[in-house]
Amino acid sequence: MPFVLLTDDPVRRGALVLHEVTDDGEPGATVPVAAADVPAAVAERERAAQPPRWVWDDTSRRYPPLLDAGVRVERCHDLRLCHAILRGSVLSAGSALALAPPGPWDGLPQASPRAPRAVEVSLFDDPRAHDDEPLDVLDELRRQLAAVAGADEPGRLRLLLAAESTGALIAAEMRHDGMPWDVREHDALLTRLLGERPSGGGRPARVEALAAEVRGLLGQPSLNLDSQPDLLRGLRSAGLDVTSTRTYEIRALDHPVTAPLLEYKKLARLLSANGWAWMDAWVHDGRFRPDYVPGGVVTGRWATSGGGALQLPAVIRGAVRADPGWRLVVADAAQLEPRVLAAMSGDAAMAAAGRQSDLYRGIVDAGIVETREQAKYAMLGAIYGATTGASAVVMPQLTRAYPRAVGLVEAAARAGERGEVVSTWLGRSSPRPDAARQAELQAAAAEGADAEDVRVARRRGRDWGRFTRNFVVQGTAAEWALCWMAALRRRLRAVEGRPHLVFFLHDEVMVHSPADVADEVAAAVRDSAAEAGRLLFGDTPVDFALQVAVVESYAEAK
DNA sequence: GCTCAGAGCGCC
DNA sequence: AGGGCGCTCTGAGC
Repeated sequence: MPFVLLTDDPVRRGALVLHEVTDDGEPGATVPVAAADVPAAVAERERAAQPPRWVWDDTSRRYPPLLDAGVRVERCHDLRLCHAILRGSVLSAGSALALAPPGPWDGLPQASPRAPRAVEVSLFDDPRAHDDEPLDVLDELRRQLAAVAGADEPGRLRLLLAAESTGALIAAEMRHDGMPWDVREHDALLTRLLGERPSGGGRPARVEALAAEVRGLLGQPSLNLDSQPDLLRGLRSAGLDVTSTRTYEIRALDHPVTAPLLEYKKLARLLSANGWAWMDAWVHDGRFRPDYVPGGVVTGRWATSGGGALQLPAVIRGAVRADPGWRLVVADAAQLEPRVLAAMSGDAAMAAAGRQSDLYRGIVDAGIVETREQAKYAMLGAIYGATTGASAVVMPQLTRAYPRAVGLVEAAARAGERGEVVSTWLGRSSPRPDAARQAELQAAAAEGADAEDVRVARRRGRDWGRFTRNFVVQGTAAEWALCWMAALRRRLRAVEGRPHLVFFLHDEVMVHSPADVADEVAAAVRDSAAEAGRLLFGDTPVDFALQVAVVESYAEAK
């Protein structure tokens, strides 16, 4: 599959160049294109029997203008994202790319997001071109191809880079299409919970009434409940024994102020985080368009920047509504991280527990623990590194039943405690501990040092071990999810009526689909999950079970 | 006026 | 509990 590079024209400012490159990185024809003609040129090549893999510096800058022009591409190679993976991966550690000193491709942030409905400027205009040297795209592609070819397991890295790049395409497409959002429903919901939207600057009646009630019960009529220091002082001067204003401390109080204060905190948060101001800022023309940041988390999970799309509180999900005649196909992977752990460790017993749709139930049925709650806490403890409480109590049983799975995360934790790097299934590696932490990790292992210092250092070492323990599972789960979504995107192209992805949340996807093909979409979602399992793990006995719902409102799912 | 960190809480 | 995040608010410091 040939590459076509899309780069800025080094001579003509504002123009671009399409540059054909063979699979081996050998340069071919170079075609200059005026910026306005780029979408047509791209679309023409996409119509070929074998569309190219587009290579560009940054999908978040190159792809939105194409989408605005109605052009979609099948595949790409995002040099910025792939560079970050290859720089860090232990699989490509010996490559020239990894060994080079930091260069212009290191530490590149995603292109700055556009405000929703902002005036369009030319996004082909590279801001860096005006001060720094333009990025050498062909040179970087060849370094990356060489790093993959010379890697220990090139197949894993190839899959990871393809999945990461497709994720970048999907992120841009989801922002372009937007999540269907019913502002009338949202407004009704806010009004019901908070009171009428105030016309001026004030706050809705119900929130103000609760604040007044709390102030009255504390006997402090001018207390500012939104100031944590003030609230803490206010509670203490009313004779309440709290050390913070956290919900769980307030809930434990036996005082009439507890109920209204908890309600106030809940509603005040809803108002500030997802109230009318949020709606005005982020929802336009019936669509919520957050800025997704693929690869924004060290483990490979996505982040968001603005809009808070990954933290949509359950209470406002009723505002996510399909268009008339359309449906939302909402699917989430059931107990994804335990299943991923079973697959990557080759733990057949744990895979067997996951044969049914509820893996935790499977652990109970296998007689390992007595209740589903115990099974869940034990699994979370294994993956997150719990050391105390109910989780730690049932860990020994889990370790006996699933030695390979538990052994894998334990090994990752020990490696982290020694300051070593760990990697996901496809080869995304954990960050190296910084110098200060590295020193601590060494101090923890030192003999004859001051006992207190060693104790502190060991505790910090265990903290890092919990991070690396979780990294391998969370990061591999993120890889599975990317492959799932990429497979789904490809299958959706074959369905009539243009069903399209509108939301992704770590282990959950949402497709906006014409009602008459929603069942077909649901089948595609399931087939894609199975495909993702095969892509990563080959012939694994692990089932990647899904919960799939076809609904009109997000609130109906789950 | 701006930036920054911490607290707190939303999500997985 | 325990891992990973982002957002809003406040208050401190410049």
